[in-house]
Amino acid sequence: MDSIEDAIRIVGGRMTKTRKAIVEIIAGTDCLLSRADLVRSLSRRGLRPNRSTIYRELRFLTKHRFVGECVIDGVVYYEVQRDSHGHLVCMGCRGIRRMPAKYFEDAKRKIHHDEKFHVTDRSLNVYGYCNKCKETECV
Amino acid sequence: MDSIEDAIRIVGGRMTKTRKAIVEIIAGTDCLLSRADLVRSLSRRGLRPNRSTIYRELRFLTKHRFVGECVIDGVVYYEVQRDSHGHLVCMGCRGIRRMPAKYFEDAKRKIHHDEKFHVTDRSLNVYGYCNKCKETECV
DNA sequence: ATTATTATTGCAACAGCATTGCAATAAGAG
DNA sequence: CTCTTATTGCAATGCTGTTGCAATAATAAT
Repeated sequence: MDSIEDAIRIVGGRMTKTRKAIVEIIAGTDCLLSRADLVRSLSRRGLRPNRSTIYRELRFLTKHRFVGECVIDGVVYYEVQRDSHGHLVCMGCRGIRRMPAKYFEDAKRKIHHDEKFHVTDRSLNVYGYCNKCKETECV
Repeated sequence: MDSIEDAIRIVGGRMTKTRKAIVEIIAGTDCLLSRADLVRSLSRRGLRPNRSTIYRELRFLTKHRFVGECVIDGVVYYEVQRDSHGHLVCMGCRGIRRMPAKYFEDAKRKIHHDEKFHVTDRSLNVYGYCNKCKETECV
């Protein structure tokens, strides 16, 4: 977390209260955060920055690759890029889990061979039902 | 195509000139069609319906599952659901190809086993570079 | 510590896209 | 041909994200 602050200063950014809080919030969770989630978290800390500030801030952080963004069902989520991973999106409870990219290695190889297409790990999101929802939903 | 018209009548829909054309256009191509693509095609046929008509029409067709929709990079595309398939999205030329779902059978099985998550074929879109773009882009 | 520089903020205005209510129109049943 | 109502166009509205500008605040320079 400290290194992120250093990195931000290196690119000429200043550590404002809002930015510090946003970085802490995003880096401090394993979940994906939507803009709404973030605003809620900030609010809980007593911070209620202007809408444009939020947008500008998130653009700043993604532009410099301090956080990654990921669009699922039209909603933009933010997270720190730790490793190469995708997401499991449950169509029942709408929950989102991280998923190691390893599951797709074979598929990537086959697609590369058969389709002459080189798959990257970008937006590796798959939909389905988690164990809990599988019982209730008619799959 | 005739069966779609029948099916539309069964749910109480009427075959207007615009609806007929939209169904023909979407069913008559193998490509994914964005709303803009559709409007262009309609225009070429001399049809220039109001914006709200387009939106209502596409909502009608998707609601009744006559066409499927698929969001890629924020753009909504429409297509007839023929078989279970995903899409290969080239980050170089932005081209989109259909891809059989079979490539993911093993991954789905493994995820089901390891993560207790039942993956469906919904939005099975993967990003990468097609053969042509792989040469020019630095992957 | 004080001052100077400039990144950041809030505000208000704006733009683009999608939706809605309503009256007019037209498809299809009888 | 008439009647019912699905569909349409229009104008107004809402929602989301962006931009210009003056005020503010973080940091560097003194």
